[in-house]
Amino acid sequence: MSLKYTLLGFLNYQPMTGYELKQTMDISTSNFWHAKQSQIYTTLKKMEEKGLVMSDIEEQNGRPNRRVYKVTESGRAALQTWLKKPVMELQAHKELLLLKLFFSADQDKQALLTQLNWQRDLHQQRLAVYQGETKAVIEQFARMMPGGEQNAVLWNATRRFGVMFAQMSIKWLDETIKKIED
Amino acid sequence: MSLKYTLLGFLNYQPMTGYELKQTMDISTSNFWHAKQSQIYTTLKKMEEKGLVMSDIEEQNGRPNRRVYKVTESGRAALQTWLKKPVMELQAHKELLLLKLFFSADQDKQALLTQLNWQRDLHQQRLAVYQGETKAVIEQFARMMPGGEQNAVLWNATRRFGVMFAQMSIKWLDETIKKIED
DNA sequence: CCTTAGTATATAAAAAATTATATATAATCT
DNA sequence: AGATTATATATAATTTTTTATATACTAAGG
Repeated sequence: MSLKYTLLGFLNYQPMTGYELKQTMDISTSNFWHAKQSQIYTTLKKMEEKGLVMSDIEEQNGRPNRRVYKVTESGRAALQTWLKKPVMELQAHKELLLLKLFFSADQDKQALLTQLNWQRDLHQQRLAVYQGETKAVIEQFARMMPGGEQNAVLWNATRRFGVMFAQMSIKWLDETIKKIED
Repeated sequence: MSLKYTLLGFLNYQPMTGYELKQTMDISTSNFWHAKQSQIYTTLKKMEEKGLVMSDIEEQNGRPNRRVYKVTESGRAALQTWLKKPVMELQAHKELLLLKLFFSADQDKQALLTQLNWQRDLHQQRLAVYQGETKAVIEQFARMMPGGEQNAVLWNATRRFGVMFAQMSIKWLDETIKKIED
């Protein structure tokens, strides 16, 4: 259950609403940790019950009120404990494309190739997004979540992983397309 | 919900028990699709209710009886429909290591490096497994799930993805370790 | 001016996945 | 000889995640 800690991690920088947490995840961790709006809301509620976070309601005119969450001392401690616990196993992954491929021996070759080319485009687009982001979004995010040099190194590393994964995927798709074509 | 189709895919080759399906997944799709024993059993049960599979009980002496599942015509049709539906989006991933790294600005540098090196070893070990497998396990699996040349190309592609992912991860870890060391 | 997208909130229901158990024999290790 | 691991089954409880809704204002586009 890592979403809990993700939320604690962000709230440790500054108090936020569920909505803001969703936006923040979408522009930062979504490549390696994502969640739906609804999951964030229900998780925050459970976290408040357990005393990891506290919320204050900010009255709004016209809009539904904002429920702003902040981390408690207990939450901060839980976050530290989690951060200190090393990851000792490889992460398991799910790759729908590979799963289908695995069972596609009798399928139409051309349909398969179209699909693989489509996936290649998607990875290419993602690469372009990484490049486009480099200035505007990153600096905006850095202002929202300050942390100095230390953070820059780690954040860049997670972005770099995204870039390398996309590049690797494109290379694999090119190889695979060629092999299927023969 | 792809586990359903994974099980149909395997049962399309030959009837099997939940236990055998788990073993088969572990030596074939586990790098891109995995499931726990319990999930396989409960999914099979639901699939039988929906008429996608049927089961016969084989009496055992001493052991609990074997419930052998086979795919029905309806199940075969569902599998084909699923296989024909192309994957149009990129797969979302979860990477616990990256998530922790992202929030680890204030953490002990040395502990972080130890963890990254540990992960490097795990990927290296997985690479070795891929190499070690090349003869014995693969041929055994090919006998269990026959399918000729067509299958060889696609199965090798999924294995190749595993190899390339491990290599990429090692490269990324080496880079990241170096950057953190400075 | 009307429609669509965006902001800002959520809740309910269903499905998927994990963790914890349970039983009982056979085989292997110490 | 005793303990552990593997084989061969599962079920129950819990947690996590997704899908489907719902409300209501604001801003922008056609």
